[in-house]
Amino acid sequence: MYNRPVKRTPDLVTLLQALSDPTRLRLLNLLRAGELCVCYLVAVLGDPQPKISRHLAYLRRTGMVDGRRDGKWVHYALAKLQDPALSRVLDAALEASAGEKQTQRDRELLTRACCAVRLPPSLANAPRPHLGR
Amino acid sequence: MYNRPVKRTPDLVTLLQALSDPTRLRLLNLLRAGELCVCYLVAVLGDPQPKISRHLAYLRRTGMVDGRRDGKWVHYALAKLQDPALSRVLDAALEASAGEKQTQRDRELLTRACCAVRLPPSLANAPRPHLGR
DNA sequence: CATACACATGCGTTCGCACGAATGTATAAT
DNA sequence: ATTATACATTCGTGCGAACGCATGTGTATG
Repeated sequence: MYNRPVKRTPDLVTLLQALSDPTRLRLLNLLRAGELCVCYLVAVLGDPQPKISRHLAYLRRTGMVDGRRDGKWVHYALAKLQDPALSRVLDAALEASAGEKQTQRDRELLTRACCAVRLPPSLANAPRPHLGR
Repeated sequence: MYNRPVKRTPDLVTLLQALSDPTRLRLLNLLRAGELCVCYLVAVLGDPQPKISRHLAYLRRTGMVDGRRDGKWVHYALAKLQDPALSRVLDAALEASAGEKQTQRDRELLTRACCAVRLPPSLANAPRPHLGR
């Protein structure tokens, strides 16, 4: 299912295509903070859940994220790219994205969501993410 | 005409979209060698001239290349991106592209075209490029 | 002015992508 | 077993992007 269906590692054009979508950039940047379950991504981006799921599936197919089932929840994390040249492209893109307002607001929202005493219903029972970075 | 029509500097997504096309990646990588006129780009890529021209126009609109008229010929060169973060993305992408076979063949072809004693008719009268790098 | 050359652009088509809406699937709770 | 929750996938649609082909524009040359 969310275990690598076909594509192990992306080529350059595939990687760049994957990166050239605002939603996917936002998702990847949030995942830089550490492993996150879908419900948090949905909550932070504020987009419909199927939209998020489709973009996560896209990123899975290109080998850029890994999914892990944990009971009802599925956690996503950045995958380590094999090719160091592609890794540098990804890092540069995410670093550039980190300078944008939208991205910063997302990070802010995520931090607040994780530390909040009272969570919104959609997150109330979800396992709290361990923000690594 | 080939003087910046609208867009001065690209944003991240625009830059990534511009990069996520094989033809444009090949063009940009050739331009890393220095300023080139369209006829050389057409000769090396082997694609129809309108196709090359439209991709060059695309890159112009996004502020990634500059065009300069010189008699009948038009020379293109990489533009310097204002935002250093975007510059790093571009560099990383072109560096990754430099590792690919297609790119290396292109560079080889360009070098040979520039040093050849007898040039094909399409290049016979064109000003020889000064390969900087 | 006519012609030739280098390059750009308009037009019509095709194709892939992102989306909303609906539906499917897996797990847990009752 | 039924229901709820969390997430995935399918379907149909609209929109933009890339292409081939034809034509237009700008520049030199006769």
